Amino acid sequence: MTSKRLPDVDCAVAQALGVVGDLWSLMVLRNVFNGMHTFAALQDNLGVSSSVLSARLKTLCAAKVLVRQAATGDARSFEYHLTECGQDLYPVLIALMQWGEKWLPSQRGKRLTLIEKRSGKAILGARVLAQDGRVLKPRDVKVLPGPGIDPAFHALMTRTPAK
Amino acid sequence: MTSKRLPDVDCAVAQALGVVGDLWSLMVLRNVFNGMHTFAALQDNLGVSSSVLSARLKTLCAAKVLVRQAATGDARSFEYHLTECGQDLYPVLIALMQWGEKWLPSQRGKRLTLIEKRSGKAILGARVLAQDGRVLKPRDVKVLPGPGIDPAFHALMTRTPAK
DNA sequence: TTTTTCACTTCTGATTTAGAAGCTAATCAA
DNA sequence: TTGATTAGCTTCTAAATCAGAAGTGAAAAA
Repeated sequence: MTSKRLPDVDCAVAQALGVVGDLWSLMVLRNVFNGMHTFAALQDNLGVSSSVLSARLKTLCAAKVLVRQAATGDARSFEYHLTECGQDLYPVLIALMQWGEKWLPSQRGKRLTLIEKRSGKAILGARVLAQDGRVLKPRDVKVLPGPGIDPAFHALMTRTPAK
Repeated sequence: MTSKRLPDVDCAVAQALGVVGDLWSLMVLRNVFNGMHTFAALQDNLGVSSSVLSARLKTLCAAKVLVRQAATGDARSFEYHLTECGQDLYPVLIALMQWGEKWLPSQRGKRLTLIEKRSGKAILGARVLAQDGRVLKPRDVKVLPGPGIDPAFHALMTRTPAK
């Protein structure tokens, strides 16, 4: 299990973090997005111990973020691929990557550039959008409780006077 | 320190995760985005121990994601607010929230709805955009190494034949 | 046939973490 | 002005976690 110390508040962010809110899980996913699909390649690149990598891959497969499939050609070998669910994490990773590139830059310069294959031009990055495609900022957006809201969480959200 | 076991590869994602790649850091940020600014409110809501909350707030302030400022009225009390750097994490949180809502839903129904204040309509969510505003998928985007790329990482990226 | 490779699993010592309790100073309530 | 309460920590200890080494079994290369 990735974490036992999850807050028991039933919150979408907490649930998501229960699966990917772990340093190695996201590093693994980043590399799978970048075309690394085997255990050996991931271990070499990440420098993580095999026990931890094995555990993370198991967790990610159990959460249906990755699928493990036999590699063609070598019967010992397996490949880890993103499911639809895993592919949906793409904005999370891109957002993290761009934030790290902007606020925690390397002294040597830009580490990575994300370009659109078709045009060869740099992409804009991850943004929060309105239905009509406008880019939204934190203060443009309000959070409304839905039917599945945890009552305890809702109480605390509304208790603190918005400042 | 949030973590000593960071992979020493100089990678934007790893650097970012060094700051926010921790369950509690992101939960704290989520709540600060939602208008919780004091130690007590955060602790009540998250159910985290004070030692952990204290350490996380310290880390987040050290990383300039949050600023700690004296609250008006009570000399004991402090308020934690997002810096520009912290506000830039908005797409990360929205992306995580929507992923959790979609793939790890509550049995009771939708927990949260994000609406645009101005129109009152639901927002689309976090997306990866091209310069001209088109929404991009993982396969539309290519990662190019820049001048700051870690040679070890670059070697491993190109070693594995892209599949 | 022997050796190497792949993808693990198990073990152990060392590190890291979380939660309980305690602390100090400011504020409230009488 | 005394006692209780609140805010924000810090310290301590027990528990969880991790890296690294060693080992496993099956497949592939030599």
